[in-house]
Amino acid sequence: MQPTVEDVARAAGVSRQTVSNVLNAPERVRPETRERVEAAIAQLGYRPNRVAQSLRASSSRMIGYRIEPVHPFAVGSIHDRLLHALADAGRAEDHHLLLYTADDLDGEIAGALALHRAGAVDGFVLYGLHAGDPRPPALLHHGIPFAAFGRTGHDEGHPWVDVDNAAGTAAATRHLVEVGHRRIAFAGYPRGGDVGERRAEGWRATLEACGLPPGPDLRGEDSLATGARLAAELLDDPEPPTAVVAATDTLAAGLLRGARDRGARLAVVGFDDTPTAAALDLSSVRQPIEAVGHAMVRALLNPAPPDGPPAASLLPPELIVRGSSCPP
Amino acid sequence: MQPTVEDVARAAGVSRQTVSNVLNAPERVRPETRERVEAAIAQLGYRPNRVAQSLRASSSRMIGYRIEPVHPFAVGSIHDRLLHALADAGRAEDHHLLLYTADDLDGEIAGALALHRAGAVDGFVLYGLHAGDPRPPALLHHGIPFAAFGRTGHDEGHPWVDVDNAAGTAAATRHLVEVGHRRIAFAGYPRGGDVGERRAEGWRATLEACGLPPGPDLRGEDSLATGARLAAELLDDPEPPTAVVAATDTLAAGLLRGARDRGARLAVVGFDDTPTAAALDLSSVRQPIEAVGHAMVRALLNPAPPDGPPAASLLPPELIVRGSSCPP
DNA sequence: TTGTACGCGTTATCAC
DNA sequence: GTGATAACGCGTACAA
Repeated sequence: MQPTVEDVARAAGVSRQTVSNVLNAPERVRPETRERVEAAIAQLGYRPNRVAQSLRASSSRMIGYRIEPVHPFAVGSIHDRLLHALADAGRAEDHHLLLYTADDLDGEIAGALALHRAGAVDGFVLYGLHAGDPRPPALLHHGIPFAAFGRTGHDEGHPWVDVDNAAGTAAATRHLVEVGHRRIAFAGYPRGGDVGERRAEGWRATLEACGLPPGPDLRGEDSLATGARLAAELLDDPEPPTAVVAATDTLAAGLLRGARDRGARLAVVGFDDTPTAAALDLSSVRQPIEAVGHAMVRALLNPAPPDGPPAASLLPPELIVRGSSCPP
Repeated sequence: MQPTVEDVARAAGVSRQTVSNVLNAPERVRPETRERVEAAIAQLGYRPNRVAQSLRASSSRMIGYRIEPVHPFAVGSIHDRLLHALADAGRAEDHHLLLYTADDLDGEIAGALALHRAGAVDGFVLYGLHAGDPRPPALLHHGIPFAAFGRTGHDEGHPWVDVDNAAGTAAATRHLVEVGHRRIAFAGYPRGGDVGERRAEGWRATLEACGLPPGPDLRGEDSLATGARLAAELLDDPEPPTAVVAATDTLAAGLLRGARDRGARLAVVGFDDTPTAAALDLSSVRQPIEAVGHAMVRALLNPAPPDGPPAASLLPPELIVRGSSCPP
């Protein structure tokens, strides 16, 4: 059994509450008494019981997070980076991450509701928001605090953090133009997803701003095979592009492979700067995931005043230049 | 504020304890009373407060886990699979995963001690045990329950789960022999690590059992670049091997690339069956990580009787055959 | 400055 | 079968 305040009090020859005061209001205790108590604490290895503290404060100091199953085709993911960043961000404010699983978004909502009702968590961090996402309205309706990564398009009611996707592909496109490319294509997700469209938009707008005609705008599912197929498609053109901006590192890796299979040169820039990008010497747009995690935890634990708007930040990504984006 | 037992009791016109009995010992309550209480519970959306339950039971129903920073060079990892498996395994026994961070193994031990002293977790799951690992003796010394993935060589005192690494490379080697290869090399971690040596041992023993001479046994750090370099080294041989057993998918991917760069054919089998393997059509040895996670949680939550040995299981991996291990 | 009393929400024990 | 009482460990208003 762990020692309690009572044990410490007995060992130090003071009352239970004096020990509590030493911990929570040290200035109220005479220095010599404090030292005696602190010695007893150290000697017994006493730590306040978090569960009792939680019950007393009706705050669990836990942040809930649903962990998704691993996506079997994505060659690299930022998910593990985010998880570490969240756990690390909580440390400074003495909060911990509580993981739970669910089969889908409705299960995630049901699980969040149950955990919150049971007092197991103070709030949640939501990953991968998208247009039409059912989670924000559901949690808002039940009055459950949360912070989100991504946006739905109706994000006024809760704190959120997002990365400026368009700025990322814009930087990639600008970089390719600067090293001399003039025909620059785009390879992305199927049309409709908001993240994908924003990445396409950054590419398109930058070409326009540079006075260059947009190259082909190809789409497909996020896999290596698709990337390779798109590369073949691009190179079949009588006047093929010399560079491609890809919406993910997975597609970018596929494009590199497709081009190499044809013995052709093709400059490629990926997105997410996964370990795969580093391994393949692939230039890539890096999301500031550590900052995202810290910003979400901060927004969740230090909510805005009731009359002000919730915290919201749009963070800039950073282009990591490697060998795959060389001049034509 | 969430409803409490008291609220339910008032709504159902019974005492607080009758409500508790309905939840924890239903057979003691007259059916009609029970129904009335259950209706009140449903109507109020009552859920027992986990924190109060924890305090009462002195069990937090939490499992602690230290999440490591992402290794920047490994192209695929089984870590995210394990995390999901652990969270999922806890669900069945109404336990949740509590994540924390630490800078190194000593920090992990200190954090575990603090969390356990504070009553925040009931026990821990340890990842990546190796010979000389300081964590098992430290936790045993403090009487902190834990289950481990991997072995140190002195594993009698605590529950552990491991994957039979030698059986994995043995299956890979046997498969390559069966499809017709006779000169089969090995590419692995630098000598010394126990996991790496077991994987090498499975390869060596199988060749011996088949009456074949062992091919070159090459080692290097776990990166794509190393794999490519080792491929070049192998193919420089006047009588080069036609196949390689690799200790990781990352090395295997590098070997494939190295061979392709030389325009040579080289059959390769990797280890871990990461998404990278699927993407590259790479045969690979798959660890049963989901089973590992479930076995660890089971062992942790249902400890062996004090007089019996702790639970221990050595799980078999499975060879996933794809295109990279075709006949010579 | 120190000690006393109470409540956070739950459940086990024990009378009735 | 049901209801009062106590206890888990802590923090805090209040009194001394």
